[in-house]
Amino acid sequence: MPFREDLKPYRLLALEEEILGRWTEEKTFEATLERRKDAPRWIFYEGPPTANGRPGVHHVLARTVKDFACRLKTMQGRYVERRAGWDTHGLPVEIEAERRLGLEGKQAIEELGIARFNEECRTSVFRYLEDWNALTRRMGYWVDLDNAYITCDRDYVETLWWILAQFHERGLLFRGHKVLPYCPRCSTPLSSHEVGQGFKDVQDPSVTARFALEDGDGALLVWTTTPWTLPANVAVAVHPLVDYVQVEVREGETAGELVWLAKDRLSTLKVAYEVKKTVRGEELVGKRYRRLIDWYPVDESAPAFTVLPADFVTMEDGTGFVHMAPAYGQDDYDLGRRVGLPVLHPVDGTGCFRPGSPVEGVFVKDADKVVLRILKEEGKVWEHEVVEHSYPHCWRCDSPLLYYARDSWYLKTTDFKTQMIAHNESVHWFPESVGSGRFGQWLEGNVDWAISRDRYWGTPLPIWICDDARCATQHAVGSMAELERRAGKPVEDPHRPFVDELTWACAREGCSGTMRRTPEVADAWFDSGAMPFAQWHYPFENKEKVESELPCDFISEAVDQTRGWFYTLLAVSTMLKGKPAYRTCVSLDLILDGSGKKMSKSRGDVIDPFEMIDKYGADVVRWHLLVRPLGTPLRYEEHDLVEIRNRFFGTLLNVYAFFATYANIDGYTGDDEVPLRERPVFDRWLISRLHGLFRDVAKDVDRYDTAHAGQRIADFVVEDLSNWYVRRNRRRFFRAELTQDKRSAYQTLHAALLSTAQLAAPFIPFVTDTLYRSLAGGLAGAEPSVHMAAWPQADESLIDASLEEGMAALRRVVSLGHASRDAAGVRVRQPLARLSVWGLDDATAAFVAANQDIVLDELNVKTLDLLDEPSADFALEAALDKKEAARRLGAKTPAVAKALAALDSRAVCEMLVTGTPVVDTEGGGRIELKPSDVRVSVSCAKGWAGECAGGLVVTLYVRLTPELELEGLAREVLRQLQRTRKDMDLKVEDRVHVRWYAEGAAGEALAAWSEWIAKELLAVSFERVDSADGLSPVKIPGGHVIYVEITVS
RNA sequence: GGGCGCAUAGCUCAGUCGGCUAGAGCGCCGCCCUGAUAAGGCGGAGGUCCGUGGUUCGAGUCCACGUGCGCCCA
Repeated sequence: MPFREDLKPYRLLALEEEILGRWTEEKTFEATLERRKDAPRWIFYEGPPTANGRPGVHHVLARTVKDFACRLKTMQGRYVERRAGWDTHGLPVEIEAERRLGLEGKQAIEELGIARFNEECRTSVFRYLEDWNALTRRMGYWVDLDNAYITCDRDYVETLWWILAQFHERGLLFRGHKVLPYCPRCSTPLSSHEVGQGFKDVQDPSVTARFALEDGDGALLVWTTTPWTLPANVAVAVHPLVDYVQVEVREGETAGELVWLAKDRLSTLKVAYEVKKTVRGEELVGKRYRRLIDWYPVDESAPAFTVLPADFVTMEDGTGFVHMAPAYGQDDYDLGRRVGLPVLHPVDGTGCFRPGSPVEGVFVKDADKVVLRILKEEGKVWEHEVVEHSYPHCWRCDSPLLYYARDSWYLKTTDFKTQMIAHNESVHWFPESVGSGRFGQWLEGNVDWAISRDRYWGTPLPIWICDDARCATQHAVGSMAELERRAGKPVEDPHRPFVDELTWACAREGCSGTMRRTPEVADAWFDSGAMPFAQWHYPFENKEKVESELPCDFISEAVDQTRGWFYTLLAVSTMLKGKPAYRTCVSLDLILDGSGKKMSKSRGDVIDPFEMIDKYGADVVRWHLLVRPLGTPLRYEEHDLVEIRNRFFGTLLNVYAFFATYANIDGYTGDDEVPLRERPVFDRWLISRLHGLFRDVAKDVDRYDTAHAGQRIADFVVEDLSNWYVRRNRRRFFRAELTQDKRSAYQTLHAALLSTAQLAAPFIPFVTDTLYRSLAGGLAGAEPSVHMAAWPQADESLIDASLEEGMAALRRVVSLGHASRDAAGVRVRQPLARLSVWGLDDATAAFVAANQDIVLDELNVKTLDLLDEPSADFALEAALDKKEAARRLGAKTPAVAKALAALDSRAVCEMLVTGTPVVDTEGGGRIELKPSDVRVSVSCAKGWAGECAGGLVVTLYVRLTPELELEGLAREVLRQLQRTRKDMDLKVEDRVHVRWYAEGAAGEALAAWSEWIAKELLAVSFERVDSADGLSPVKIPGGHVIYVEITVS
């Protein structure tokens, strides 16, 4: 079966479409699973995206990484079940539905009806499902889309209910308060995302009030920019570790008054004073003060109205005493919860004060003035001014937002903090810093998870509460069946408003209340965090499967999921099962635009992944995303894709095309077997490099270091395989007969291409499968697809370090030879007589000597001299290579460097020859160095050109003889004739007849080298004629012209 | 305001345990090679390694402070 000859770089896109068709037709994905069905499992969790927007490149990144890992593990012999998932609930979905329905705010939603609204959510959440599916398929992400889990499905919701009921039973799900930004006009809390859009600079009153201490020892000065919150004050906070002072006023109306403030804030006092006492903040803790404003009743027993310690107190502004109103600030609220402060909340849902006070019915922002006026009248204001600061406003209606404590359900995650931290330490994070840094630090500051949302489209909290306030019995429903039994009705839809209508009589003795559902829905992060369980309808089904598969082996998402999915997965599994949820987490950084900014629709710099894939192909896009540090942000530049395509994909396919062309001419099939030890050294070298590659890439991918792994593969293909092996061995393929040497070459190149395809298959599944199918197609034991094959494993016995060292030295010689030619200005086509090399150690010298043909041919020289002794044709200078030496030399380094630089050439050579360089330093005595400590540069005698590096000196004798000049001209002629052949579009194997005519040196060269030229041209006849009549002129560089006629044989 | 991270050539980035000739690829310029190549080879121009201070014989690297940027959170 001949090898395909249509795998060309410019056909990449067509080839991808073709192999996609094959995968569908042959059900290749299913086949790879089937092949591994009895293998040990490798568990992968898919983080569910929301399909209510078009997918972007960042989604391609996450999907590429997941696909890479799953394909790799499959090839490495594991069974990797891959179930897709869709996230369906949550505020973003609701906002999109509001927009589509033209609604503004919750009131409008409720007027329309929750049923209609949720119906819109349910349909619009899959609005772009087709795009997602198309992208997934086109980019080659193998995942089971047909059987995807969907977070709003009845079974999924049932598991969520079961989990919540478990938590409720264990006392881990409870009602509390949460301080939220709230728009009083729209009567709704805003998400942090919405708040972020509406910051404005505004002027607000700031007031410093006197809080008189009950013990009569002066007053605390307390500063606030929200005077309206003062009626809700229940405590004052100090920083326990900073100094506070009591000062006596020395001037003005209040002379003699005692006030307290932080020592660091003394500079803000505008009156003359005398410091009376200095104490640490902690010494003030517990002191009681008189209520500033007592308009609303509250439990006044301690710790209310006392001084409390708090770390969040700063010395940036204010007085160092912070007024605590737990209803209106998160810090205040959290502190209050810890120490048991009452929550005083005298404001109603429209932002107006409740009855029973001088500010009754007044909107809070307007109450600032009233509160100030009354405090002034009562002599409680120390100072009053206006400050400008940035304050959040509602993005819809521009009202200033208020921070309100609202009823909220919590999961008691703080009880599991230690356990979550321990679990986190068991996770392999890539990059490591995310786990120990961002995530670890954040877990340390864990607060209870506020899990409820006052919204509509979400998993309804399955908590029913007795509506008789005296009873208020709570009951959590753990299954659909239970709900149906209690309510006596079928559960048609586990969403609002249907479940809201299901009620039953309170079962408590003597209570005549009705059990009604609490109106909130769950945070959508809970939905996805519970996916290990809910995706399999645990525990109603798949009980053992779910338990045995937890924790999974691998997850990967963008780093913005740290506090999202990465956290909720961990929290749910820790609370429910006492286990972590994942063993490995690959956290991906963002994709930025070319100027390093986050892509934004408004700037119009959003990259469309479909466009990129249509233009460059999915493999190129995947390689670009994968072969770079995953944990750093990517600046997306299109020209990077061009480079990848040209350099890596172009080279790989062209090496293949070269192989296929000649293999097909020779009828080589790939099942030949020349034993490795009988193959030429070049072949053994390539095989050694190949296995070294397997070994190194395996180490990289174990750490999910796709950057280094991919770089190694590309370097192998471009440098070792193409630029060295194929370039230097081309002629072996050109020979007419199929000798053992030629068979070795085919076999070696075939093996390298085939296993490179296998190695790279998880990265670039399309082109590698195409290559594999062509290369392996005729072999016994071949798989139908590369993705069913095994991932290559290194055979250490085939790695020959000394052979690789020898070849590396040889390549250094060649490189220095090229540099020497360049320095002398002699083109490579001009043969030269001699190349001298000095400075190789015995082993590499022997290798180079044995393989001198490679050097001679590559550099087009006649003889190679490997010198034992330095020649008089070059001179050396020495310098210290500090990198190695300095660690041993320490402070002597500069003196040694100076001494070394002063050595003459003879001394340098001697030093290198003896192998133990010794220098006399000023003041430092004789110092012994290693050969590798010394760096040498070279200058050459006349007639020679040379370069040196790494202790190696290469010199080239550049004087020409007439014979050499004639040969150079002959090569020039051949080159032009080969070009003519190519211009005629002849096939490489076509035989030709040549008639030629030339005068002068060109004629001489042609005549002298005619046999060789004829052979190279595949000329079956090569006839000199007497005139140029009927022949075409061909220009030869150097001013010559020859005349030829080439005809196909 | 807090946490994490980043800052090196025109661009994208390496730079390990501290070692003054600071690298690679792309782009640019010159030369060379080419019957697999959308390639390749040799060289050149291009650097206040963000700033300041410190540790050290020696700092792109370690420490401190500052500046700018990104992300997350408040």
